[in-house]
Amino acid sequence: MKGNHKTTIRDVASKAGISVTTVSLILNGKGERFSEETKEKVHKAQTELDYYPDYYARGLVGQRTNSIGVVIPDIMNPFFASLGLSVEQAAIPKGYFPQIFSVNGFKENIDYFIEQFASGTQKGLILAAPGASKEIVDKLSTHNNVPMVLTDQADLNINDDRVLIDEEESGEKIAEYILSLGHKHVAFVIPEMLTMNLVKRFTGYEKAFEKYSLKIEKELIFKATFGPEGGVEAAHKIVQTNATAIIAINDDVAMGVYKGLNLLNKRIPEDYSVVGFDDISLNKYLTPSLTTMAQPINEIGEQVVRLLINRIKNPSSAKKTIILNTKLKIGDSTQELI
Amino acid sequence: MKGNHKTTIRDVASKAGISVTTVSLILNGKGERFSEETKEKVHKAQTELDYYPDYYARGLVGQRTNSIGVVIPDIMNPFFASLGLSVEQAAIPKGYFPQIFSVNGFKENIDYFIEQFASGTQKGLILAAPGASKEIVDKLSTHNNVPMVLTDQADLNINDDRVLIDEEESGEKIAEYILSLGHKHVAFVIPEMLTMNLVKRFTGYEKAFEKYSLKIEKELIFKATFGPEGGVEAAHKIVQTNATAIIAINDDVAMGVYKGLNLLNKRIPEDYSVVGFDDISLNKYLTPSLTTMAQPINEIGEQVVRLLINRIKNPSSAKKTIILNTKLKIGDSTQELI
DNA sequence: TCAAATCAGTAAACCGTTTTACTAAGCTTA
DNA sequence: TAAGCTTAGTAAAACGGTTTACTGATTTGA
Repeated sequence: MKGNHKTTIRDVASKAGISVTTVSLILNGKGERFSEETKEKVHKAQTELDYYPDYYARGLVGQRTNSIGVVIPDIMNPFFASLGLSVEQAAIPKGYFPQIFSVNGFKENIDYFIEQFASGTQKGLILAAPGASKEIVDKLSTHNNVPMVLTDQADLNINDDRVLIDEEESGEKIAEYILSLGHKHVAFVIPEMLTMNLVKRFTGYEKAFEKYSLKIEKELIFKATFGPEGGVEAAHKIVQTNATAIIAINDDVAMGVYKGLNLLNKRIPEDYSVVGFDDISLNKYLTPSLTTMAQPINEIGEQVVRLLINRIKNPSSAKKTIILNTKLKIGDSTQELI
Repeated sequence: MKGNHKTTIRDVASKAGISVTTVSLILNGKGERFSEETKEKVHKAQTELDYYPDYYARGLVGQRTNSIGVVIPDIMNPFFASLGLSVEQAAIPKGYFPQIFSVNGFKENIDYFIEQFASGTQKGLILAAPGASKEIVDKLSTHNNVPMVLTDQADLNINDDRVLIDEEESGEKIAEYILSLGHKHVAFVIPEMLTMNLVKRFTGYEKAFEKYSLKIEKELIFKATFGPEGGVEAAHKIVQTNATAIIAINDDVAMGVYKGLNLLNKRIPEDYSVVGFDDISLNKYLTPSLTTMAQPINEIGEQVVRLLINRIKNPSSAKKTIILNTKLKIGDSTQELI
């Protein structure tokens, strides 16, 4: 590139002594019909000039970028970071490049995403941000027709492609496990605001209690901020109750519970049995290892991508909901009540 | 949007009974000169048609998108996730939107990034991926003139804007702290391949040992994969040596060391003093709290963004290197050798 | 009072690709 | 040998904005 002039396809064409059309065709692998000699000339000119087609020009005319957006609520939450990674692993081999948008509580972010998506940047959208989703979904589905797949939410009204886990059953199973160990006074650490999927999960917890002819004790429900700091806080309150087990809404929170109990010189599982949800990879590095309900995160990534690509290629096909199985993973953080 | 026709600026213009130029100017906030009435008409037409300017068209002509790329090596590493967040927090208020690209060991990713950046998608680039950087930097700086800021690397040959910490001094200080506690046999957990910044850090370690007239013992250097799994592995080997302290290359690895020692029923700090590097936020939730060298992550984010914006606005200004201070953070994972 | 300046608005060029529809030359084939 | 088909390549029209340079009407100023 000489001076300030950006290298364009025209430069390549003139350097190769050939028309712009031909260059474009060859560079896009649609030039079977051209002679080997011509192709050679084009490729040579391209490398010599180090030419890269302009992203915007190409997007403008071709209407086909290969980037898909992944909206997650918080990049610091290992579950979502890991979901982002699993989407990446599923999408790249199929020729799509995920772009991760972390909302992180930024109002500006949501506006920006909407603008991006509405203005056609992404070929498709994966929404894993339960909070922000409604706004985005409303805005986008009414006007633009961006292909979308939802995950980690359970609002049944939404008629869209979705990859979910059975929240209720999962909640039930893990609570049941705790109860099967003989615990009767179980503390819960849940966020201030329950998103739809969490409401279901909670219903599951309740069902388990019913099975054991028990009731969840209102005064053992602790609302705390999502994330480990909430767990620490909650632990301080829990030790003042008669609880013997703690169900944290996710592993991230459970990690905070660990810390809180440690600070207060309580032992896990001797003093308190603790369970989480998600099975984030960090789990492996906790001591004692955490009993949790494992989400099939890689499979979620795969299915989400599969659904999205299908929707992109086949816009009018029927919407699908895929429910994946969770799995109880028993660690050393739980023990029978003595 | 009726039928399949995408709503364009021309639709808005004709609906408002006004020229395209006027609409564009007004929508871009450059329409002071127009009457309130006209502005009103434009905005009304815009909302009624739910018009969003096409991202590509705009990018093509304006050459000014407001998105900046942030390349990190691994989204699952809390330090980099957190760096991404801090960049976001610094950039958004200034009207820039960071897009995080996690390399995650994907060769395809690097190619894709280069293509993206070379084709002008991003207005600027923040490179925090020591490994991938060289390739990207080489490719981009020779040909395209993408404004770039580097961080988390210390290759002095690169003539670019950089935000660094003094790796050598930081390494020296933390090693010195360990030695000041009386430890003489210190194990190191470092990655297989040392990037430039880590080489410097290691030099710092050595300097501290020299001060104490000691030498780093070769057989106490353990090479392991980056990330917690490496820490676990290393711990298993370390317990078979006479080491009494462990210096992990970062907190992520230190977390693995914790787990490994726990598995082997070793106590921290009674049996082993352990230190890390970075001060990731997860640290707060480890027990015992980790002694580490804190990187000023928020400040790094701020400075990186400041430098980048300056470079974008002022392309020919002199390149700057900013060195930020780290801080020794003493936790409960270290104690005097008895 | 008339030239100059301001005002409100617009036509048209341009950004760098892709793609459609065309052409001219050479080759079949009957 | 002429009509038709390939072959190898191209000209020009999009795509949907932004921006420059212009215009005609009104106001100002001396």
